[in-house]
Amino acid sequence: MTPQDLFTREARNLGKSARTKARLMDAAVSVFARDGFEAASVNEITRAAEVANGTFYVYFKDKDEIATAVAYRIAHDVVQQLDDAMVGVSDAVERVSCATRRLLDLATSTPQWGQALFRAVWIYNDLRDSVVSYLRADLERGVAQGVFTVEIDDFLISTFSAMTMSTLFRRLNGEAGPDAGSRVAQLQLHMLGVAPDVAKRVAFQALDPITLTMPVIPREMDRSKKN
Amino acid sequence: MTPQDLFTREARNLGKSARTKARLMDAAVSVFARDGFEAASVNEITRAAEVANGTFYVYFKDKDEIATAVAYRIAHDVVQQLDDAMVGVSDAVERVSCATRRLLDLATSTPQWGQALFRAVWIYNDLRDSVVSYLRADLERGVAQGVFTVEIDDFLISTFSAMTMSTLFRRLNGEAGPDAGSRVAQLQLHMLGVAPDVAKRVAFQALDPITLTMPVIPREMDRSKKN
DNA sequence: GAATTTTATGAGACATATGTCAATTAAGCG
DNA sequence: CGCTTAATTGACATATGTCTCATAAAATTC
Repeated sequence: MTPQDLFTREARNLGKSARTKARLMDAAVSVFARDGFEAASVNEITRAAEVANGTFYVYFKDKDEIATAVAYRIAHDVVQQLDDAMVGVSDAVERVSCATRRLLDLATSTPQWGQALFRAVWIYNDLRDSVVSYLRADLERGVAQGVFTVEIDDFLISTFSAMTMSTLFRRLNGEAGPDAGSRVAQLQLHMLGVAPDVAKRVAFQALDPITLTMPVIPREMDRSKKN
Repeated sequence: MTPQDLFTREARNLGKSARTKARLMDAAVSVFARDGFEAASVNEITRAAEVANGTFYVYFKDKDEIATAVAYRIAHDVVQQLDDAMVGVSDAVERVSCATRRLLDLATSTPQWGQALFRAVWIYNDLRDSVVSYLRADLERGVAQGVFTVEIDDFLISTFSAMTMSTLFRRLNGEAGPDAGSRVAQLQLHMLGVAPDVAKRVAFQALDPITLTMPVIPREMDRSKKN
């Protein structure tokens, strides 16, 4: 188990079947990241998870089912982390900038999850909606505060998200450096009608290095005979 | 042959092998559009082209080869059409807005080609570069004219393109209406630092309904015994 | 520690894709 | 038309993938 196997880590102290399921999900994440969703096969996933082919079908009906399970879990966790990182930020301009930058930091720090998230939002529309759910509120707050001068609707939100997602894509492919988050945030603020000097200041201001601990804490204490 | 089979139309008066190759390319375009590139199979393409499986391998080594051939031809034709539609536009703000809007009109008017173009620019980096080659020049011209206030570099160009491409995607999926081109152009101009009133005026001004004739004119006159 | 329940296995039936090639058909030409 | 060359065909060898199921192994219970 590598440190990136977050599902396995989380299920460490759970029953055997939960652990096997978690192994399969971690394996699926890395195979999807490596081969792409379409090209990935159940065989590859079971190979990576070091279980027999038949074991897969005990836990999932088919590739789609595991993909959905993985995608929703990742999206859920990312939204959670993002929420946590944003408590205490009240200014709309800062919130919008912060959300973009945090999302990119988070997804880049665990590239396989970033990949999975990226692919998932293309495929599952409702999932994309849930990831950007916070966004609409922040944008509307900005309009109310008079700092954003554009109309907030689905088109704007989609375009805004596309900017973030394309940056994530380039970041994961090494086509953009660590300042990509700030740069795209700055452009987004321009787009929303924020004055250039304010946009620059906010997008590039230092961000508390909040510990973005993806690994989830196990549910039970470690008082079994195991380990 | 449907009107969308543009390669076949172009090859109408060419030799038999050119026509068969064209049929395969048109078939590939529609199968890629319907099933996606990964899921598409050579069998499906030959079925759609109404030729035997073996015929495919006379003309192309494998699926990648036909995909590349199709992608480059489409990109080439689209760039050509775009160039033609832009002669006489000299103002940088107008050129940038016009390019986005024309590209969207063009790709939406031939959805299968739009799909193919969309997929192709994700996969083939050099192709994407060629499609946006004109863009850099126009952006730099705008900076020289003092109307764009951002630094022009690869990151900006990628982000700009992502906005156009995501709009194309939504347009092809019916998630955005006919004004999507103008709306995204407006947002792009905001992003570049153009004043809101100017951005709105330019992005929404009427565009000459230039006949964007995708079908290419046949090379020879139709004086063979055929037809 | 024997019985029972849970979990895991991998061989195999079936499906579909790729790429080759000898044989067949169509086209071009004097 | 008959001959030659170009184009097309589809069966086949090979590979890979999906999903099931009877059986084995492991865990749990009593």
